[in-house]
Amino acid sequence: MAETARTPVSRRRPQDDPADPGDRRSRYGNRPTMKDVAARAGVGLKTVSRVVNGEPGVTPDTERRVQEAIDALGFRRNDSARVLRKGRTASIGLVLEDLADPFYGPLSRAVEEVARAHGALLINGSSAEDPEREQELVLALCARRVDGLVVIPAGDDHRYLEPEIAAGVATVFVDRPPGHIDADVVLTDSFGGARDGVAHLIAHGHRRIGFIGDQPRIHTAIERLRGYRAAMADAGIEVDEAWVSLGPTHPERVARAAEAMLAGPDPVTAIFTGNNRVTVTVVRVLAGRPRPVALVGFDDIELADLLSPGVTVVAQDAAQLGRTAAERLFRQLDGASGPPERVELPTRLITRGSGELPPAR
Amino acid sequence: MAETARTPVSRRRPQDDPADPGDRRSRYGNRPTMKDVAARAGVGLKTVSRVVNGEPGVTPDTERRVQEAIDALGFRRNDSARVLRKGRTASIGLVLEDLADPFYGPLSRAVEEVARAHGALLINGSSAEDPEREQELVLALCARRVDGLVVIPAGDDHRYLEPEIAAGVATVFVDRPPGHIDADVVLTDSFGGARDGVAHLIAHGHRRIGFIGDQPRIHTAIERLRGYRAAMADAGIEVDEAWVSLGPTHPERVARAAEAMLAGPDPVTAIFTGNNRVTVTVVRVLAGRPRPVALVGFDDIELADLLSPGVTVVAQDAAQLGRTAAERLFRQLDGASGPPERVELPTRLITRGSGELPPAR
DNA sequence: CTGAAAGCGCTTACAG
DNA sequence: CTGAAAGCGCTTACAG
Repeated sequence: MAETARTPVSRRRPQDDPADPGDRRSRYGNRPTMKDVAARAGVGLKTVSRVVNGEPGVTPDTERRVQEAIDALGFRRNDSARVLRKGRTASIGLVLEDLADPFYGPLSRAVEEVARAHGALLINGSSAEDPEREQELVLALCARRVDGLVVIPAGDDHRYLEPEIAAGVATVFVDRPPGHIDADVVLTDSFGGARDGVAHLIAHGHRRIGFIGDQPRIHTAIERLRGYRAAMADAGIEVDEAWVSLGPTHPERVARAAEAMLAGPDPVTAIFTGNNRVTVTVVRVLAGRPRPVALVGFDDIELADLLSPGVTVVAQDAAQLGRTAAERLFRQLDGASGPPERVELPTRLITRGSGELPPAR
Repeated sequence: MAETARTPVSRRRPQDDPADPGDRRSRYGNRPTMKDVAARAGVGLKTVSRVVNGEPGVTPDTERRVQEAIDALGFRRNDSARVLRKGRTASIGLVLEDLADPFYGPLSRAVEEVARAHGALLINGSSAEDPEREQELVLALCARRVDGLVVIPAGDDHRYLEPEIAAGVATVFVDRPPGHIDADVVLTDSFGGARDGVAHLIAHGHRRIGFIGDQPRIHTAIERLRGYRAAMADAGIEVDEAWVSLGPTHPERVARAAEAMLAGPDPVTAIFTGNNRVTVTVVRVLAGRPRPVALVGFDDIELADLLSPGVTVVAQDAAQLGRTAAERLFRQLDGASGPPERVELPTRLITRGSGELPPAR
């Protein structure tokens, strides 16, 4: 990569070193190696290694000489080589759906903080909700020999991970369970959260309640729909299937679904939305309507309290989800044994007004 | 890491292979290597390498035998070893302020997409606005020998990067320029954006306009303040220093600053906020006040259009920022030469109501 | 306290 | 078309 050194910064490799063997042409833009440091300091390779890694058993004088050579050459240990010998890469992979989705920001950050506390770096990637891309990304991370994986699955068959897990790659799934394999998983109680949210609407007098959720192949979408149906059943309300809509969460589809439920002679008087993206779109749809429609959304959204009415939500703690998963991962790496566990985090109903609107007449 | 293989998944390494030399005890949970594949297929190491990498010059029959051995052993190439030999790691580092900040989500995703198009993985980390942590993270990435770095700097002195850049690590700074070194940088036109936003408030009759921004050691905070002063000067308005407040962007500090400007006999009639976090807090403060106060914020925020009034903003394109930076990075890696460049992306004023309020009497 | 040799799992450069 | 040898930059295991 020497050809990219387009800066005026001068090369650190001194030309005037008589100890310079002169036969090094590494690919790393001529970076000095431990061998170079050893030659310049007049010591063995292992002594340099000791100094670089702060191992004991080096006289202060020798250490000083080595340190001087390190500084003079601008040496920085190649962790990529170190990793090959040591076996652990001190890095973990995080595969999620979309780095740009605000739901995953706090989750990523939480995973990062735990990784940092364990001295590991985070390699991050988006599956874009594409099972093939998920697999491609996960296997690329395995090829890099990450110590562990935190995966928010897009696909529903993770048997491709079996050899990797057997080979020792610690793995924790988050937000959705893996398919066809047994592994640690950290979830939000989607069923319970949705049931509570819908029950809240029923308690405020609603009976014709719509549900708009994500695609049916996504676990959380199904679970939240189950929660919706359970709450309706508990109240003895028969669900008209015209009130239920699952599908992609892009604004056009969601807006169409909402409009459909609100049209006709017998429109819904309330809507339960299955995630943050759906909620945002439905809020927009409802803002353009004269008659108030009650709304409870799964996931909290920024500024929800400042809208009129404020948006009542079933909040999940994305950061806690990430933290819990990452901590389980490092517990696996620290040698914890036992069967895979399933952790379910509770949700929290936050009432702000939209969920407490009475049914329109 | 064999101790973490707690799943019922069976080991892929067959025990019945007579070609098995039996003396391999790798640290990678006994992962098969090319050597193992070669032994099983009865071919040389180089032939395995050819098949794995899709190189030409292998008879279909040999290829088939090798492929069978690969499948039987569950071999996956160790890219970590490959990297050591090849020189390029096909990974880039992205150091930003906070993965959880919604501003950085689209930026990260855009960098990731460009990296993906170039076959590279993304290693991601938050500096938490701490210069030491930024340096620690950047140098850890250099030790891993990432091919390049995209850095949103927290610190103001990046001379520590000189040896790395000289050694060939491609580097692009984003959102804020580096300190004391010359390198590619992609910025938003903070000065122009702020000037336009403040001029918009002046055009709507305001003269007593507050400015609440980030800490003064942050480049964008200073630039936006400069834009504010320029707009005021252009209109012949003398700035009362009580209208200006720079500091940390946590809600308490920002709310206090806003309250102070709005108190007293001669309060400001409009506020210009320096970034998304400041805007969110000021919207909250203003929502609790009887008299309308005009507001223009730097950075767009979700649902801004649904508040009453809608929040007028000076929007920057975070995704475009990330894309531009990553593309420059890969152009460097592809051997582009020339002096470092500074790219400045324009902002866009989006009027939604809050910025068009007249001064309160 | 110090260092030479072997090896991590690949690719490179070369010879058959 | 195929493969043995050397080497990437470190650490490990061992001997002085």
